[in-house]
Amino acid sequence: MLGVSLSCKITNLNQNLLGLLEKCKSMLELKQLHAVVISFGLSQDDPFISKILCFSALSNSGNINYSYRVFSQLSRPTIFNWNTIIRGYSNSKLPIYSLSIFLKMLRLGVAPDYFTYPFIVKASARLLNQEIGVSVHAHIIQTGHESDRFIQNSLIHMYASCGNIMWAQKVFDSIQGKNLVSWNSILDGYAKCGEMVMAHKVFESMSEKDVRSWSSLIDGYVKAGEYREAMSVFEKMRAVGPKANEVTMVSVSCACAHLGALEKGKMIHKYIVDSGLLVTLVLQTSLVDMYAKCGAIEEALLVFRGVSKSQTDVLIWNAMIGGLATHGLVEESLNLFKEMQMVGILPDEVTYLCMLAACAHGGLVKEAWYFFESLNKCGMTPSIEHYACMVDVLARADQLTTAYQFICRMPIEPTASMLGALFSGCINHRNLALAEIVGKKLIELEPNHDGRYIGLSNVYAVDKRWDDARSMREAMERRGVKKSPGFSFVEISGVLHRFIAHDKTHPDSVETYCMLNFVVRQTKFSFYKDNKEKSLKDTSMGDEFFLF
DNA sequence: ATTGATGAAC
Repeated sequence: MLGVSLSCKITNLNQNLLGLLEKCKSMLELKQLHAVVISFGLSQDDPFISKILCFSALSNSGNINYSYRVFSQLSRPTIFNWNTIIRGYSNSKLPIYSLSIFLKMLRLGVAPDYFTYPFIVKASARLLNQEIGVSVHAHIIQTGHESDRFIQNSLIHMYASCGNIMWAQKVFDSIQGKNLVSWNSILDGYAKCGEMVMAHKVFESMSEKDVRSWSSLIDGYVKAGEYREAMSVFEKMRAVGPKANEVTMVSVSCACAHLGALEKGKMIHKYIVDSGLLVTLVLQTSLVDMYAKCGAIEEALLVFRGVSKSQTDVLIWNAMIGGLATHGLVEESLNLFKEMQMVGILPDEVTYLCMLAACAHGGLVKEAWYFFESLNKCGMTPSIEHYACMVDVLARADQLTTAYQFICRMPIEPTASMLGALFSGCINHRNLALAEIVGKKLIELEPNHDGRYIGLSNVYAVDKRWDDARSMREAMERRGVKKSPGFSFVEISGVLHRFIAHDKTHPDSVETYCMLNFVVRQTKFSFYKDNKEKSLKDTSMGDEFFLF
């Protein structure tokens, strides 16, 4: 009698535990349930452990390392358990672990099944390591799994991710009975590799298209820098395609950001809200960036402040901090950096780059050194961009010799853009001797860059070295370097207007120049007021620029 | 239980 009721209770307990595990939301809850499982002395190989493994390996709020610790306690893990852990790591930050666990599995003589392979192919894709991918592919052929459509589709993605679109196409061609995923994978592959003509061709030849097909095409155009094309595909999608999702909108808002199309961007934002799309952190980040790049820093802040702090990550902070920095809102940018650390988000290399950019705008040399050293202290290696930013800070602050020495002491070769920053510094601060050294080096580095010749020629002109000035322009002509016009874009009421320097073809050209002259005069006026120690003659050098 | 997509700086 007692035995019956006990076993009855245990059955109930089992049922309840399973139910609770199904509903589990966080690692905290999971650990509590795990503790119950252990304290009741339930068998290791029971269904609870599998559930615990699944949640901690696969859930968004899971913890793959916890999962692995549980897994490693199992005396006889099932193929399902192996697959769970391999799948978990393939989605993690360390997909290489999928492969080491896979190898361990092989060593122990456990045979992988057709569920295992898509996960390890995905892991190789995420590692962007074709060599590993090829070995995995070879193993798939050896074990006779090469006609599995799931595996083939993941192989297309793997080869395309590694930049080998030819092999991706080969796998695609070999598939008997291609499905939508196969088509989307090859389409996305071409888009990823920047082959938009092919991507478009694939897209057109598809009999069935879903939101991913459209999104891949749009994103491909965005990644290829063809933002207008991306926008027009999106318009077409709205007219004749499926409903866009949050992934589509990330690409579309990115296109708006690069076009500086604020009105369109606002419409996109409205569309997102109106259509009740899931507003993910990724989407919020791209909206912050879009508003910042379109000059609407207040709107960017509004989106940013709408995200609850506990939901944020380093990317959205970087987008906001970087946006403030490029708007010259240096103080705000520094404050946000402090706030970010108070919230407990660790800055990364990009954060420091944003901070250095802020310092460059604010002329904050001391702070820049502080950030540059923090970067090293936190165990990060400064990249070429960090060095370039530092040079920019020093050059703008008239610490030209320090900047020059900084470049000489760098452990890496200076880039042309870095020397370019120093060069502009030399010109702006009238260090003509250093300008000449740097300018010559720049022409050596980039013999086809028109601006370098013109810049150096202008330097000589200021120094009244007319012969040298002329010889620069002659050298430029001799080498067939063409002066390429720079474009400016202005968006008014959703219409994009393009301008070239000295352009008089626009219908509102007269009014535009009128306004421009007014702005230039105002700027100069306030500049002279701030720089009384500098002579008017000196600062008028800007006028001589680009008259060439 | 499986495959295909998205965000930050230059």
